[in-house]
Order: sequence, then structure tokens, then C-alpha cells
Amino acid sequence: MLDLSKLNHNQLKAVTADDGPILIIAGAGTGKTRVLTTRIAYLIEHEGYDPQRILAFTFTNKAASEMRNRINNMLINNYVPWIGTYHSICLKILKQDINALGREQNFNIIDEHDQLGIISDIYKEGEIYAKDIKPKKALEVIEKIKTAEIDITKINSIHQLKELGIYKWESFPTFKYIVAQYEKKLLRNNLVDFNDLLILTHKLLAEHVVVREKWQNKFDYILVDEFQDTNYMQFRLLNLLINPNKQNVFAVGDPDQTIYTWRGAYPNIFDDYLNNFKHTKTYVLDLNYRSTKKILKVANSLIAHNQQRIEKDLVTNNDFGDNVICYIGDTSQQESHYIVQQIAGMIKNKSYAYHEIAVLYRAKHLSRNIEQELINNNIPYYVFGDIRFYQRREIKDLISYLKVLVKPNDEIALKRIINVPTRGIGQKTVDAIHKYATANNLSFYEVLVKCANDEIDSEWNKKNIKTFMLLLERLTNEPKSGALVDTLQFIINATKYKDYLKELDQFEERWDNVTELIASLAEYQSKYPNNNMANFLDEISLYTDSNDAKLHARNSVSLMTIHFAKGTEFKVVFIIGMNEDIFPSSRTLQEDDLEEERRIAYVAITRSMHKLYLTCNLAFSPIAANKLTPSRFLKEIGKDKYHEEHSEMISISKADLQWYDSEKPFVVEEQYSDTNIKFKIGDVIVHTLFGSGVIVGINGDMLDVAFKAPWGVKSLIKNHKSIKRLKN
DNA sequence: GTGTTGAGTATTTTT
DNA sequence: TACTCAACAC
Repeated sequence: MLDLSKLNHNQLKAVTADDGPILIIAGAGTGKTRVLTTRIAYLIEHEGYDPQRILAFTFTNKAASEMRNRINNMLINNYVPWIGTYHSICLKILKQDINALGREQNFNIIDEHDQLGIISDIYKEGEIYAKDIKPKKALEVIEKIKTAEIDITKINSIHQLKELGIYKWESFPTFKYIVAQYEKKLLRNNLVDFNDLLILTHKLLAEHVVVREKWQNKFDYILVDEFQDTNYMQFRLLNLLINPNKQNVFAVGDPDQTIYTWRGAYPNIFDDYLNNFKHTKTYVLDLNYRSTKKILKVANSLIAHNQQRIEKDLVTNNDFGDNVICYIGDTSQQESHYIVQQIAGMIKNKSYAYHEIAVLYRAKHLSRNIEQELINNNIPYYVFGDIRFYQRREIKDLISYLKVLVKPNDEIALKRIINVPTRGIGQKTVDAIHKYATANNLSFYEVLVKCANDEIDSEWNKKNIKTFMLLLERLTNEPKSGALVDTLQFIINATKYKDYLKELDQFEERWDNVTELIASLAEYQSKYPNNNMANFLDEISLYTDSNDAKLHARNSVSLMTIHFAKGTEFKVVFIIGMNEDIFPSSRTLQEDDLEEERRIAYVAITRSMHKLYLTCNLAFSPIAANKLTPSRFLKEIGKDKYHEEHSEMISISKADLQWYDSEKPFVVEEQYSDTNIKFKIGDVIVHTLFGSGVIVGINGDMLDVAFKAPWGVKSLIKNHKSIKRLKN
């Protein structure tokens, strides 16, 4: 039942606002999601809107399903609006109307893994030796030009090229060839990547008036969550979907939480919105319900350092709460040890449960140290987004089987399963079939059919290919009981997939995943009895994580990247790796994206309800090719806002902590020439060619010094003139 | 031709 | 540490 009594003044005004464009600037923890969901319920229950004619955009699938649940609980009937990510809404539109663009409706969506496969095919066919552009790099740049809508034919300076991440002009023709081939292959196989979902839908709506009007008339009201992370393409898409006569649009966002500029989000979008919808009513939510006063102080003082920003401070009626703690460890082990001890303490005195605690970090690989320490102490944890459910080998294998049954010409899926479980059709054979297919203008599958019919004269192992084709035939002709799950079960049995998994490591976990896939297929069918396998495959092609991640996390400490943590909250939050070059990351420092890094830190801090820990360590790090220093963000927050703790055995020298007092942490000593000066392990030196490095070993007159990549560890003569030591 | 093992190298963020 | 790629054994 709709209950408006729990809303505060501003929230109530936003929820009950009249029709027409509305913009909500909502700080972290100010009840943004509550406002959005209550608004939808209000529109339906109070204003008489038809739920099926309401469209809501969310940023993640997770957020979409949460919103669906919340609205379901608020409403009496079961009709729920269209809620989804831009990508999933685009998919629905394209599945209905892509014909207008002259393409077939049975297109498949490819993920990053598939994209890389396609690119390495291109490398093989074009005999490209990936010296200066590796496949991963090529994909990264392709993604960049597609999201930023860059026309590569117009690139004519090395400067523009460098901005894309290609540093040699000679590499450009190769890259252009790769891009052209990539697009050609996608089109030929009727494939669509994530960017294409947006690009094609935009094209469809922009160029085809009839289609556009159809969709504009379909929706009476459009809502947008996480508006700050909308990119320009998505914004134009939104504009094409909004019925121009009604302009019923309701966007909620927080400019301080823009953390996806690398995916095309841009700060000016709030201005664009106000310019596009002239009569927009704006409401600001700044009363925070989530965090203690002390935590908000930390958040506010950090984000205040951003120059390009609409000033706003979060306020709260909550208590001051416990001190925010900044821990500085000697080594990463000590950092992890400290965190795990704190967690163990909280559990022991029953102040918090595992699931109320989160460890957040800037980049995935940072979870490593802490994981080991958690294992050592028997603390249950769950790493979110670790290996995404649908990226797992066993899941991809089985889904590929399903895909091939739906569409035998699905080359990617076919190539994946042709030798899984192993049946003697290896890479060489696959390459040969591929080559033959290209040369004779046949599909991969058609060549297999011909081969099985003895219509091809070749050296291939025909017996194995025939066995495989017979298997496919058996799977296809399997008497259809109508239950999708039976098809999957049949595949598992016919291929002896379970036995295959037993040969691999982590069998139990893999088999659990298979069971989960079976369950989710069963659930899908009971939810949508009229949908077929193709519908299921389309749906999950946009999913990355399983719905049950929450289940796994029920009684464990949560580990996740800050990007993943967006939209969540925890009673206790540890932000680890608060080090210069880690957070802010060295890469963004080069690219001058410090403000975005600060916003990411702001998002992390504002996840916390009761207790906040900022931790770092001062060990040697190959990332920095140096001893780590504490993050500048700690300095910006201000020492008075938190309580500082050090590891007991800490050997912090003055230089290590100089960041408190000066901008530059190290002072270069006079050039070294006196043989009497003694070096010790851990000393930082500067080499004229290799830059700064740390001494990791001393053998007589030789020093082993670790330098930044690509140099690595070098042995140098102790008193060579190219070495300078840093003052400690 | 296929599958396995070991050395070498690279590390932001996600739909 | 995790992933790729090349060399080796089957």
C-alpha cells in the first residue's frame, strides 16, 4: 500500500509533483531510490497511470530487479512498469523493430569475450602480428571510439591518435583495418555488441518516424535513475522516447557521483537537461539518512576539493558516531591483518554481523591480499563481480550448446563447443575449417555439414567431425517435452558434461553453477510460460552476474570495487589501498582525471552508515615502482577529520610521512659519488635512464634495483654516476 | 595434430 | 597473481 507519511518535505514534493519535466538532485543516502519508487507507485495508484505505459531506466540489472521488487511490494496489482538498463530496453525495441534498419531480428549479442575472439580471428586472417596493438588494446580502442562516437576517418594527427591510446602513427592503418573487419564480421554474422544496442536503437528512432512515434506513444511517463552516469548517446535516446507533447520525464541523479565518464558520462548533462526541458522543476535532496555526522564530514571535505562542481553539502540528523579511522601499515600484509583483526573483533563482541561489513577498493586485483588474510582467519567473504556468473567457463559452455540448438549458424557458440568436452577437434582443425569457410563463402556450420556428408576432400579428422555432427543432430531431434530445462538436462547427459567437469579443478563449485543455471532456466519458464529458448538467451545475454549473488553474501563480508558498490550501503566500510598511484590510480593521474577519482572516493565514503576505515600501506609496490605513499585524498580530507593509527612495527621515516607537510614527498640528495655512503635495502634511488627505483638486494658492489615497468629489476654498479639517492 | 606445462608479462572502473 | 603464449610430450 502506498504510504507517503515516511517522506520528508522535499521528498514528498518530488513524489507528488505535477506532470512535466522534473529533475531531482539527490545526494548520497538521501532516499533517492525511495523517491523514485514511490513516485512510480504514486503515478499508478494516485494519478491513474497505466503501469505498462511507464518506462524506467536504471544503471544496472541489479538495480532494475530491486526496483521491480520494491514497486511490487507497494502495489496491489501485479502490473509492473518497464524497468531496465538502457541496454535491455534497447534490446526490446530492436527485437521488435530492427527490420526497419534492414537487419534480421534474430541477431545475437556478443560480450567482451566474444569480441576478443572475433578480433583474434581478424589477426589470424590478416596475418597481423600483435606487436604494437594487442587484441585487448584494439578492443579497448574500438569500445572507446564507439562510445565516444569518434569518426576514425577524420583522425589526422598523432595527437588525436594518442588520445585514443595508440602511440604510433604507423599502427593506424592496421587499426583502421581491424575496425573495418570487426564491423564487417559483426554485420555478416548478424551480431551486435553492447554499444551497437544503443547506436542501432538511436539510429532506428532518429531515422524512422513511424517507429519513433510508435514508441513515443507507447509511454506516458519516463523515469531515469543514476542520471549523472547517462552518456550523450543515451541522453539523445531518452529524448527520442519522450513524447514531445507531454514531456513527462523524471530524472534523479547526483553530479558528485559521476564515476563513469570513461563510458561517456559527462558533467554537463544536467545543463543539457535543463536546456532541453525548459519548464523543468528541480528539487534538491540533501538530508542524509545513512551516515553519521563524522562520516559526512569526511565526505564533504573531500569532495569540496573538486573545482567543477555545484556546491552542496550533505547534512544529517544522525549522531556524530564513532571516529573515522585511518590506518597506515608498513606492508600490505599489515594492512590486511589490521582490517581482518578489526572485523574479527566486531564479530566477537557481536557489534556487527559479517554481512554488514564491506571492503571496498579501486581496482579488482586489490582484493587479493585481504582475501588471503580472511581465509587464514576463517572469515566468510564473497567477492562481488569476481568472475561474473555468466562469464564462467561451465556456464558459457552450456549456453553455447543452447545457442547452437537455437541457431546452428552461431559461429562463436559453435567454435566454443566443438571441442568441449574434448573430442579431438583442436585449434588447427577449427582454423582450417574457418579458412575453408571464408574461401568458399560458406558459414562455419555449412562446412561442417558438407564435411560430415563427405563433400569435402581434406586432411581433417572426419570421423571426429561426424561424431560431433551426430551429437548435434541427436540434440536437435530430441523429443521436445516443451520444458526448456529438459533440453539443458539432455545436453548435459548427452555430452557427459558432468564427467568433463570432474576432470577440471573446483568441480563442486562448477557443478553448483550448472545447477544454478538449470534453476534459473526453470524459474524463467515458470515466470514466462510463453517464451522460448531464444527469448531466454536474449534475456541473459545482457546479464553479467547471477541473481543469487545476494544469497552468497547472506552471511559473509562483502568485497567489491567501488564502482560495483554504487547504490549499496553497509554499516561498516573499509576502503583499502588509500595510496597515491592506487587511489588516485596512476593511470588517471596521467590522464588528468583527478576529479573523477575524487568522486569515486566520495562514493566509497558515502556507502558507510556507522563505521568507516581508510587504510593504506607504505610497502614497495611494482605499480608505483617505489615505496607507496598515502593518498593525497587523506591529506585533502584533513587530519582533524579522522583518527590515525600505525602498525606497531612501523618503520616510517620522515620522508614517508612528508606528504602531510609538503607537496613533494622526496628530496633528491646530491649526486652520489662517495663510496663510503652505505646503501641499504629499501632505499630509494634515482637513475638517469630508468627513473626512480627501490633497492631490493645488495651483492658486494652491485645493487639490485627494482624500477618501474618496463625496466624491472636491474643490477647496477654501486657508485656509478648515473645513480642518485633520495634523502631519507 | 592435440593437450599440457612453464616462463614471462601486465595490472581501472562495466553494460 | 592470473593470464597469455610458446615450447614440449603424447
